Amino acid sequence: MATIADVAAAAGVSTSTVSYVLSGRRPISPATRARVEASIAELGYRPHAGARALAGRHTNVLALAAPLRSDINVPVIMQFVTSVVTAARSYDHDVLLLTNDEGSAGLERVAGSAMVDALIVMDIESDDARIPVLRRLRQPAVLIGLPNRPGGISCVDLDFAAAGYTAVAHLAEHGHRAVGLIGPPPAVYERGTSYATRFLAGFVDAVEEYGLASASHPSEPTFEGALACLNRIDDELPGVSALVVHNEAALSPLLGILRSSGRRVPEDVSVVAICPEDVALGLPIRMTSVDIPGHQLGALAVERVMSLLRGERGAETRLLAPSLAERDSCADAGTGPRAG
Amino acid sequence: MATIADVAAAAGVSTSTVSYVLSGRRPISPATRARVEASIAELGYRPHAGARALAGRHTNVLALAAPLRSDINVPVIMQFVTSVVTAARSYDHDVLLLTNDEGSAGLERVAGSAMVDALIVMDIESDDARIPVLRRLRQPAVLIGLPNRPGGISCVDLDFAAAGYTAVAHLAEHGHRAVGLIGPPPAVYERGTSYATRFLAGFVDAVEEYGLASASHPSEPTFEGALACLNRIDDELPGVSALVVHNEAALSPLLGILRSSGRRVPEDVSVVAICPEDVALGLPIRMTSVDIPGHQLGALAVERVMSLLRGERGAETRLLAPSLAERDSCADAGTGPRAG
DNA sequence: TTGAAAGCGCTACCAA
DNA sequence: TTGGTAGCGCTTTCAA
Repeated sequence: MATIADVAAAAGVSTSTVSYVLSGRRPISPATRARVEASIAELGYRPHAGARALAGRHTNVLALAAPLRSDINVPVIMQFVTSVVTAARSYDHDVLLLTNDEGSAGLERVAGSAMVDALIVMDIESDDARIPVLRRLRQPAVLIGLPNRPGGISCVDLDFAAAGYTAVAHLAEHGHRAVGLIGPPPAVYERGTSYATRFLAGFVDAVEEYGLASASHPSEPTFEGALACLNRIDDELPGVSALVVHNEAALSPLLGILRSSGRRVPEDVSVVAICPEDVALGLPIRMTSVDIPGHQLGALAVERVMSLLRGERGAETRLLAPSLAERDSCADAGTGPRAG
Repeated sequence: MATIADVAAAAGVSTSTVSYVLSGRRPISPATRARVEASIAELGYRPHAGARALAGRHTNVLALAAPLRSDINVPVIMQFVTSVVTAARSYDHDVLLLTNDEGSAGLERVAGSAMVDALIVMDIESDDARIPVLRRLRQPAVLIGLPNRPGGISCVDLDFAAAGYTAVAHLAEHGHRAVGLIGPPPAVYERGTSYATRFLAGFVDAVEEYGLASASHPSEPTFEGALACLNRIDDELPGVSALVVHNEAALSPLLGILRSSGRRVPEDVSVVAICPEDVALGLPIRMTSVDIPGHQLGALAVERVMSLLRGERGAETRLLAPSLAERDSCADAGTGPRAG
């Protein structure tokens, strides 16, 4: 492999000149620049990343800690990962992928060994054990999620409380008085995953504010899980006319269950989904939904990281307002036969 | 951050001794080792990755080029990514995630700048443009997939041709004489994605060998796509009694469509799915399926990489034999009413 | 069994 | 506008 010295020799300049044409950190005469660039191209020179990291004290690599359980929320996670990688590339950075299974150890490892310049951490729990370790690191971190006590670490997320509220409000304004929530899997709640609790809180707020009846249960991300969850809601809330589904994987099963039990959507049951837009559009019914803007959030997290890397401070946490798209899965209460 | 010199000083030894206790590349007396390890722990020392890469000529990082389109095959891709990261960690390696959108450029970049020791590339096309560039790299590469001409590069994949054959054979042996194939999205075929073509080839082989009638069409990964695809198959193949579905995202919609049009599975239509096991088990019907062993393939790819890194050569391509799990979505032809 | 020291390929400071 | 060069923190010879 060609080194900077080779390039310098070929161009008849010093290595520092080559370094400066590459970094643009000092003015270079057009003539010199041209010769250097020609040599670079000719030799197919690429700076050695390790040498750069050693001398320059940064790697142009970001760590992304993602929940790589293949069972849960797969499309949303994929969106985050995709958008983080894409956004990072647009800032000339690469992404080192960590699984959350490694927990704090992984973060400490890649930060401590200077493999990365900054970290983005997903799937934040309300009282996440990684936050204290993140604060101790030399590198800045951004959370996709919102813990109870961010402790000065930047957060980026959908405002899930507002999302829960919005979904219920929409239903209430359509005359529904009894609303069921099909939530994320039990494991998500048990881990204390922040978005689940926040969504539920917003849901409950709105239910109280509008004086509705409600029932909510977690659901395993399977057909049987969705069925069990729906049954429990039906038991507890006999007149239920609307469902909020905060569980992508339960969506398709749920629609199947409703149809085969003869409950039409939206005539007999209105359904609001909380999911990425493409999921909402890929179902048998175009779902009225509150979008989980995975792409936007990933990009936002990267932007925040970049500004921290530039040494800028600024608003610590940014919660995106939810937006509800009205489509075909909601109708006014009393539209169906059961309305009498 | 503590450096190796700090550790050496604290332990009263030379830096080379510290380096050797870390690498285990030469014998160290128990006493010295103990002192060094104590200093390491005390100082919280972590070797600087860049310095290591520069001096040691390897990074302990693998590149993984994955198709990060969020629209397609999401669960399988997730399985690959998850298992590659997990397996890599078990060999003390990290994973740098590349999107296939960057194409050859991304591979050349991370390899050329010595960011990675080896590359794993997914979503291989039959005549993949990245193969020639991979061959030129200093670092070894492993493909998850099978191009027409691997050119000496190691490949690891499910034997999709055998999978197609197996699915049809199973159906034929249950007496079905007219079999439809719901394939991957058109874009997958258009890109010349190798697994789609290979699967189709195996499907066709078996159809011919068993003297069956067949129809096959790609399907968009949506409800409407599945519906359109099924309609075309019904048109072309009026007596169709069995379906092979090589499209995860079409699976759930398809079952809904069949049910709501009054065709029972498996009594009226048998269905064989090609998908990961958890997908097959999360549907309303426990699907008879040919497993796509994403976890196994990812782990296998990493193992192959590691053996290449050790300088071993060996079998270049490894195709896993498909295994069909009989569950509840297939029955003998002539079971249903239409058998008359 | 251990130490000394020469690089590895850059960046950025100090000079010119 | 450019060059010289001292590190950056490690690994690995070469010696002892």
